[in-house]
Amino acid sequence: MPRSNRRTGADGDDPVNKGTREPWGPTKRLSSSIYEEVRERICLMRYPPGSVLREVELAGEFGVSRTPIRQVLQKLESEGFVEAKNGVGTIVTGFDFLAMRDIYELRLKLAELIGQLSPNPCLDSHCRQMEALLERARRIRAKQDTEEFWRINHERQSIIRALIGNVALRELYDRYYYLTARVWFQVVEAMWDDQVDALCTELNDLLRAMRAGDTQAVAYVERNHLSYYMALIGRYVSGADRSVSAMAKR
Amino acid sequence: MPRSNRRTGADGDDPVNKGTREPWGPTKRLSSSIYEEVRERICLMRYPPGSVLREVELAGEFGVSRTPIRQVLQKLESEGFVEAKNGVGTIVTGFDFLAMRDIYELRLKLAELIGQLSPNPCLDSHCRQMEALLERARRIRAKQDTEEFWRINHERQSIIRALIGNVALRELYDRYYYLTARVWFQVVEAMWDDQVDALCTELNDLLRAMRAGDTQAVAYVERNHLSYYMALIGRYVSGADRSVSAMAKR
DNA sequence: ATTGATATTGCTGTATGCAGCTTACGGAAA
DNA sequence: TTTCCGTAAGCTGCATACAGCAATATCAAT
Repeated sequence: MPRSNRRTGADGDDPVNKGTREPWGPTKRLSSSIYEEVRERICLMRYPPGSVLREVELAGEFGVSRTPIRQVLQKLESEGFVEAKNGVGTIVTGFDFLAMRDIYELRLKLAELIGQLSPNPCLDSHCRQMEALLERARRIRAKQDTEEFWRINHERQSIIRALIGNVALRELYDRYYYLTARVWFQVVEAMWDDQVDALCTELNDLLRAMRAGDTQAVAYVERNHLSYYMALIGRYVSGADRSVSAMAKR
Repeated sequence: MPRSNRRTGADGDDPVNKGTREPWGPTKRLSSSIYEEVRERICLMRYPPGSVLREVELAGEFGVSRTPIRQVLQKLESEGFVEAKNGVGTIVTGFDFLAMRDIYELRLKLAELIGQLSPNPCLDSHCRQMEALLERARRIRAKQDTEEFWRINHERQSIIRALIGNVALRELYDRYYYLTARVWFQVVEAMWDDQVDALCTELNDLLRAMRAGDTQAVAYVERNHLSYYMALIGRYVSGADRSVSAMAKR
């Protein structure tokens, strides 16, 4: 009975392979896909801060045992997304506002460094991608498609990442992007129109800088928009509680 | 028989609790101590690049099962110290010189940020610690006590860490310290006297800056010495192979 | 003697059982 | 009605058994 244990769970609605259906190679590290999926759920606030992630539950959903799930959760814990408590569960961290400000301040400086530490040149392909992105961004103003907003931002981040020559800096920039995504995401839902405008402006500025082939300019555009978001979040949060930790739903 | 399984292995020479013997609280996350121990062994080149870390071996040595060991190794892998290959083993990464240069360049910039992102004030206690450190550093010139050198540097790093107000920056600064420690450590063994002199100079400069209560000055001292080390490593490595990956022992 | 396929060994990746910890619920006493 | 305590349930942390993969050794064929 316990043989052929590979994916004995719910195969039909496996959320990892929905749509893409990658070949996965041989056994391409089972947990990495699950990791990205769970991280995205946290960033998109489908798992709001304070909610409990149960290992058996996730294991059943993804059709694997607890072991790869634990791997995922431990990685998420080391990156600061969740916190595992013995006997209780693995709890999605609520973002402390002060910690977020620290991260944003650091991100500002890191953004400046993009143009300083061996930046990669802006290629035409990048420009074309950015153009397509801008087009898509202009189209979502009417209908509040938060998922599409998220995807566009993902790709923007992906393009920027390609311009970062310093490997360490690239990794950092990505990591903090995901770490702060939640806070910013919450703001987006609160003020949709403004955020779409801001996104279009950002993409437009980026496009201009990239067409000029000036990676340093790209870096400063990023810096300035991060600064804008930081101020926005500061104003947004100061009205409500400083900490959104209590936003659990259980 | 399998009951009372808590630490049934080699209790006598448990390398984690040698010396310190912390109370450990209730069951304070078994793997964290093992993590630090293994990381230190990698940094001190007791596990040279290319050497294979076997899970059962480590499990036996620390008196636990493979599960916590795997936890440790996965964390080390995510930080770039090792690389797990299915069917082969977990291999200590050899430091790619280019990657190291990227990290050092980034560290230079991060060091500057120490003084800019809400630095903590230099307290008298810090100065006194630093004085003691300088005293110890002056005493090791005669006998080549590499371990003591390492401990002194650890504590220097610990003091600097306390001056970093930005939580995210503090974490980063620590992480990259350990990540680059190996390269630098190798240089130390090659040119002992010079390195002791450099360390004394660094501690002295730090002490002066701290006595002045100027955290920004501390930051710049750190930056400059990192720059010095970077140039040194560049010169040292350029003579030999650019990559020390092949330095395995199997 | 050399080369090719094959068996064997040892490792990591995964699944699962057990123990301890935490919390919640329910009943008894004040 | 309220408070307190004991018990039960559920979760994570750890141990262990199993399956798959990679490398090496072995043996046969040329």
